[in-house]
Amino acid sequence: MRNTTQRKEILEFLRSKRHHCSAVQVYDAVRERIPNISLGTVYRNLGQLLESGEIISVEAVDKCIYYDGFIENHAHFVCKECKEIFDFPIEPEKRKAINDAGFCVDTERVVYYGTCKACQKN
Amino acid sequence: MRNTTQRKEILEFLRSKRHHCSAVQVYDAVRERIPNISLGTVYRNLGQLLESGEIISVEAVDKCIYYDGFIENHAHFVCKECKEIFDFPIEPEKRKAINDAGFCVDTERVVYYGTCKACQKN
DNA sequence: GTATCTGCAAATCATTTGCATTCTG
DNA sequence: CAGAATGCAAATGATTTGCAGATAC
Repeated sequence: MRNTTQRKEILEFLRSKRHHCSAVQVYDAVRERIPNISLGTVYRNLGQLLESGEIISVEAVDKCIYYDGFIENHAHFVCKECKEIFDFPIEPEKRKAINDAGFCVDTERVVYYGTCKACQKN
Repeated sequence: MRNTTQRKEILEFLRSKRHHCSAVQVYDAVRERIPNISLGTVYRNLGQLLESGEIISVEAVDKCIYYDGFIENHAHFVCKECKEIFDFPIEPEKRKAINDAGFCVDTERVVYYGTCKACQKN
């Protein structure tokens, strides 16, 4: 995997950003520094970064995938109203039961859906 | 929500099936009993059944959504090799921390990715 | 130098939607 | 009957891909 300008910018952006971003949001942000980067390149790099574990993804909240440069194992809470994604810790011991059953877990994703504090007021 | 033949067949199929199915798999199965059902109708009904909570979904395992008629709260384990989806129990107490933080959780999805027993042998 | 990556544009594919018609309550 | 659901076909929109030129190592 080559260390291209495009990949560096994409990774740096995702790591600097507190919130989870769609591919297009990444594209728009990175385009400010590499004006002629293409969306195809963004997708290809997101795919490689996912595979190498440098980023993670939150899948199909609305219709698209959200990418996250914060890769500590954590759960996501998605507000049904505003779609905002909040982070929460998860207990890694949960994997144990599955490993004991003979499966080999290498990643887990936990997503809670509900209503965040702000939206409960409306 | 009207109780149409199409909706009954779709729900019955998902409840009878042990495995999680894509919209097209549901379509193919239901088409054996309602030959001229359309894929649009399948999608519309899956959306309504999801909303009413009669089915649940496992999102974006490859590219599409999988639907599940078994709606007891459970975790999914997805094999990275064969993509098969296995069910596991989850502990509802996990929601407590999030509820304590002022969020209102009404659904949770837990997805583990890894390698199943069969694929570990290859 | 060469394999990998890029930009571009076209293709793919799951899902959604508009509309005229049919069916459920 | 009236509102909701259907079938069909076309539209949408996120993601992928083929290709020729550019770049990292």
